[in-house]
Amino acid sequence: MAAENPTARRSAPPTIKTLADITGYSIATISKALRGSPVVAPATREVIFKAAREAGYQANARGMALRTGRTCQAAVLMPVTAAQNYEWDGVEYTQILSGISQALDGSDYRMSVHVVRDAAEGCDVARRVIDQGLADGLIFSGILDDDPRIDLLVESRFPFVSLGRCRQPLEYAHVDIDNEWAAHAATARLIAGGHRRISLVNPERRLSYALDRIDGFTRAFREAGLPASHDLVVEGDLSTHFGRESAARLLQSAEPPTAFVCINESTTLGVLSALGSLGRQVGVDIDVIAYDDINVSAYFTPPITTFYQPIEVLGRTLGEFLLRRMAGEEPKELRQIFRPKLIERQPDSLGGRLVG
Amino acid sequence: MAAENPTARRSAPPTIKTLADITGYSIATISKALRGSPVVAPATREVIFKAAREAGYQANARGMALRTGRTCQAAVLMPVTAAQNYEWDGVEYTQILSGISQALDGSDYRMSVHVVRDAAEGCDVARRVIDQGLADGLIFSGILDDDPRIDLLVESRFPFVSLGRCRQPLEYAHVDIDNEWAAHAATARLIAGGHRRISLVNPERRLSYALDRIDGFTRAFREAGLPASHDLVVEGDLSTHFGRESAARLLQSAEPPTAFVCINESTTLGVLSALGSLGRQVGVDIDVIAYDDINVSAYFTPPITTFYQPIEVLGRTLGEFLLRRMAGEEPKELRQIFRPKLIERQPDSLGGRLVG
DNA sequence: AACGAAAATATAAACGTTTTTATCGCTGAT
DNA sequence: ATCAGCGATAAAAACGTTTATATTTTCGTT
Repeated sequence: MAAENPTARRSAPPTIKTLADITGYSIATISKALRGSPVVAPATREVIFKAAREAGYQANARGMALRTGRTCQAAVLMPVTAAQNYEWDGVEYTQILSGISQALDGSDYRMSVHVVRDAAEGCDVARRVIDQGLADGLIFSGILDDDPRIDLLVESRFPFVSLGRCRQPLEYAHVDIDNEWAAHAATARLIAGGHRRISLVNPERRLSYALDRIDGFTRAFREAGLPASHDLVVEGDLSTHFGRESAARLLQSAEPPTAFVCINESTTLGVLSALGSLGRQVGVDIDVIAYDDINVSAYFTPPITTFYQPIEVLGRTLGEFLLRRMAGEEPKELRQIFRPKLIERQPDSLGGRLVG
Repeated sequence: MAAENPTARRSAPPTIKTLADITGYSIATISKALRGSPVVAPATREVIFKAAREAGYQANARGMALRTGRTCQAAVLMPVTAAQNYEWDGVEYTQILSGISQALDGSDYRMSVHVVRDAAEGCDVARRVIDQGLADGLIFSGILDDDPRIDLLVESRFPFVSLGRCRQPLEYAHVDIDNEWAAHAATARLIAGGHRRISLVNPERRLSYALDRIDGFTRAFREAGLPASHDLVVEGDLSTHFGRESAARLLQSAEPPTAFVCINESTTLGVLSALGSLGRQVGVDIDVIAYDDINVSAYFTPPITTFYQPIEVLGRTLGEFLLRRMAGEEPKELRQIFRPKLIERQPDSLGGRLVG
């Protein structure tokens, strides 16, 4: 659509020098005017803006970047698991990127995505981003209990926002889900429904939020005055495969769980698959509560109860926070913990059906 | 880990000028040596490389970009659907990005991701990438039957690779799945199994591969000497919701399908959900063959037959092709059509069970 | 020994900005 | 009348490269 003036459109794109020639002002004045510097006379500014519009001027990012050191890039570290099994992991990252991108939309920042395969690589990339000035800010996730990236970035005063938080008392911008709360709520709901043997399908323990979830899980039992079924906590990568294997193993053990709390939909699908293979039916012989990444649990058969947090919102918040952080705002202000919404799709109560 | 020499590490990063001072050569010689120009004497090159290593020199991308116009960025257009319903769409893009990134890994190209919400925006972004020189190459997908982006990019001779192809006889680099073949194979398998009323759950018709799939679907019926069940072709966004609604509607119609061919796992999940709600069982009253994005159909209950193509491989090929294209290779060489692998998990035969 | 070609290196300009410093013209106070 | 002060603009330098052109060195020929 919107075709430009079709004549002479094949020449080099206009620079501030072009505008200088057109208007008769010097390039310094042009630059100042365009940047909104107060020293240039309002009338002059008018003229220059008009010329810029008419010439279709777009500031050359490279020239700016060279002079100022600003890249107008926001880097995002996107985790992917080792590639041998092409699975469902990381599926939610599309939504995160989409959210970040939405937040960045009005600004003149662009998003560059760096795929990282493990924590060490994440650290390397972060360092490179800082040292080489590849970006003006950084977003990353998969926070470890004691995450070296956070130390590194806090120390070098580089603007960043993390999805998730470490347990160190450091000041940094972050967005997170209230995992302790969610795990507690799910577990408490199942306990209230009569369950005593509850399995927690959890990520690896070095991840900070894995610990949060165990805390919530434990607290629910403690508050009910019951011993927590810690032997039913399984930890691993969050693949569908892991969910299935874990569930299958537990269900065939001597003291099997009567309910599962799953950390994401990938593992949930695996757990449901195991249940299916063993002929168990959700809502009949067993209950499952999931945390819902991408609004898909509603379509499982049967639909299951989930804690739902639209993940794009997290992404958008990450982006907004990063913009504000890059604009100089203090990290203290830039924290938000989301509580996912409970969506009840099953009674999740043991009832009388499975006693003993 | 790998800490640098801890002293004096807080000064400005070394530039070619630093190296010039150290070695005594001029910056021009330094530059040529580092770029591998044959005009510098081998001994000199040695010395300069050594100095560069010791100083921890890293070329400043901004300086290079300004001078050469090369950005060392590969832009990727990532489609996201309108955000009102946070659904499973686009889930496979994580894998594509991962694949592209893998391919780019050795090179000094980085990946910048631009989220686009529809075809028009995709076109705008593409134009901006070209005009503003935001990247040296472009990857995009969601190819329309007559895609303006392809015309634009071919005309401006900008290096790009598309995931999917349009039906115009243009010369451009692309990677695609053999959708005609896959749709044909799935349909033929069901026909061979005795099905006559087969539903094709398809994307919107303006997408090029939607037409390919209809072609394959039609061909299977034609080859069997049967009338194609065109009335059972449904078209829409590929959300889970769409899959469910379509299946529910068709199943309750006067002449319902006995089998579904689904275009991706998102819609498949929706179809299965509808079947579950209506009390139908896959492999018993109905058959479903899917195209498997992310290796998840194995976990459905029951597992269903799919055509599987590891999507990361597509991404890797896209990245490799783009590198070669940016290196000047002709688009003619850079085409690859993948045939997904059939994974049989059900007999998919109507048998005698539903006749009439 | 002198010359010219070839090889190796240096100089300088350029890419498009921003920013520091300089210039100019004006006003108003001395 | 002179000049400090100020507002507006211009000039020039700088960011870190690459590259076209120039210069120096080397070496083989005559």
